Amino acid sequence: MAQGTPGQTGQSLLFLTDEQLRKGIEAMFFAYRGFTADPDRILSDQGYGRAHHRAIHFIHRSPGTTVNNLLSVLGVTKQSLNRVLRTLIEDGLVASTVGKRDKRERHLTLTEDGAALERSLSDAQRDRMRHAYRTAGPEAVAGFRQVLEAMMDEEMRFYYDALKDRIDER
Amino acid sequence: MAQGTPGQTGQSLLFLTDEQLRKGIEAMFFAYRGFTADPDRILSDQGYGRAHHRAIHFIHRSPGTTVNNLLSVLGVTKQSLNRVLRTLIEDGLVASTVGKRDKRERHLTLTEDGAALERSLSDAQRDRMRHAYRTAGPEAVAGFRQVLEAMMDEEMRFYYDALKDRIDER
DNA sequence: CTTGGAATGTCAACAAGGCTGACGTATCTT
DNA sequence: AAGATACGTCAGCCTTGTTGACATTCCAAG
Repeated sequence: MAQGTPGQTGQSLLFLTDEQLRKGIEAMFFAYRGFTADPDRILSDQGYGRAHHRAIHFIHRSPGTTVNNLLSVLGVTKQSLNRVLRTLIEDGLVASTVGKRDKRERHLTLTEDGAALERSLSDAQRDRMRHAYRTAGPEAVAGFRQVLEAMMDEEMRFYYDALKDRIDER
Repeated sequence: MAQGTPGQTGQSLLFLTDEQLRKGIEAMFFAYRGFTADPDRILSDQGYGRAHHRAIHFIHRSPGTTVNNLLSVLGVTKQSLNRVLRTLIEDGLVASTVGKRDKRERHLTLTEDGAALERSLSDAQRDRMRHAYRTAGPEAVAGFRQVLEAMMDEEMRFYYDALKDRIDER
């Protein structure tokens, strides 16, 4: 496994075999499946899907966010998002309020019920993440985050870094 | 960042805040998007989708695998897989040969053309993975893999560990 | 003030790719 | 001969992505 010129310390593993890379690729594939499995199960019981989960997650993260903001973060078309949003609003999980400053905008927040669903979803997902973190150990966690961050598109790292895009003056 | 009772070395970071976990969750979300972006682009030009990519990947990994094997690895129904497989066979990217020992089975392999497409897809994906690995460094890579492996379902780790399920006696 | 363009959000229709259910056929296995 | 297994296919449904068309609102130039 250890090979290549032993000179450069940090560089010695720049020798990445296709096999190592393939293993990383498959790790992503299988892990992502596990990652989404629990929320998927919870949601399918209620007639929702992964798209609803994503919307709920990011509305929870940034209460009062606008549809356009959400669009950028999720990377889908507004029509696609709208369908999901409409059912969430109809079902009373999300509240949409017309912007005070700019009446074209809609500000999105979770209702009580929406927050409750969000909690059950993120509890499940956090449990799995916590389990993985504890199994792998703290140093592994740091590496995990570093690699994932390096794997994102630049554009997405922007949203990833921006913890909140809350808008306080409606 | 360093906190908790300093006694237990490996245990000191068992204190995982919801914020840390949420950050990990979003890292998975955004990174997976980047991870699939390049192949998606290549494929959409040719009228294929992510489902085709997955089939091609695992046929390449395990040449001669059977339909049933593929079904288990991919975790979809045979009707769903069949739709994808049919177009790949019609387009001459995948070859399906009747099993020698068991004539009910079909053994799947990539044709020349299929292998060429596979190469262009995995080149793109490996480039991104390589970039992430190099940016993050060798220690981060080990951690990355450890966390992902701990995040999989048991059942999936079985397929992940099984490098090949090649069947040599057709 | 008005008017035209830009931003925002909604409605309609279509496609990909999941799913279930039902069946047919060939081929083991007992 | 009978039942189980592997594979393919038809039909129909759902979620979630897409494009196109359109209504509303805002803002800035005339």
